[in-house]
Amino acid sequence: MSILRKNFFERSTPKVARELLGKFLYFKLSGRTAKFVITEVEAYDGPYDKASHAHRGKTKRNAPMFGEAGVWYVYLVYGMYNMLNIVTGPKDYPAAVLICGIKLLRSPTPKLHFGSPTPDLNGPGKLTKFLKIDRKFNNKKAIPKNNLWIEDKGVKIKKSQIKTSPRIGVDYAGEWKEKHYRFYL
DNA sequence: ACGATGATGAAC
DNA sequence: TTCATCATCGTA
Repeated sequence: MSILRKNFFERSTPKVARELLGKFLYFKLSGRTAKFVITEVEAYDGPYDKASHAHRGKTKRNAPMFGEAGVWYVYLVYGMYNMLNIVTGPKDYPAAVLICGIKLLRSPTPKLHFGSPTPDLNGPGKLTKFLKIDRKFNNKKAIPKNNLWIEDKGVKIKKSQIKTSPRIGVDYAGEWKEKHYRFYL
């Protein structure tokens, strides 16, 4: 058993983000389970990160970021895209990792038509639209019971496979926009 | 380069 | 109660 739990997520956010690459996202739909590999993530780390929702303090929306690690934080941007994040760091330290890219490895049902056999879902808005992940998952633990969780299958990712860059769409974040908090394979 | 589309948070 | 803004994406 290799389900990633609180102890994995309750650490330095950039470290967790980097280590999430090559881990597996599972999504259960009507009894069947789809498996994806995580290919792109972004770290949003702490109260001083100007790109983070937590920068202006705790609000109703960002409250999950201040809670226990290993819990989903899902919110709507631009009126149409749900963003899927996993909460990181200690309780009361607001941080999360945005899941930006995944690749489908196994389809949940033959019936459920995913278009391409192994679609590359590159973009945080695309993957949630594809999976129909919305705020029903907000503030829910990442465990099988909730139909959305992450596993470590022991696949080793070499450092040379990991690229970094500034985060996307946060040009307003001053000096924080330069930080290499985006990690991708 | 821009519009779609609606929740959010700050100001009034 | 109003208003600008927004961790995006598809079309042009």
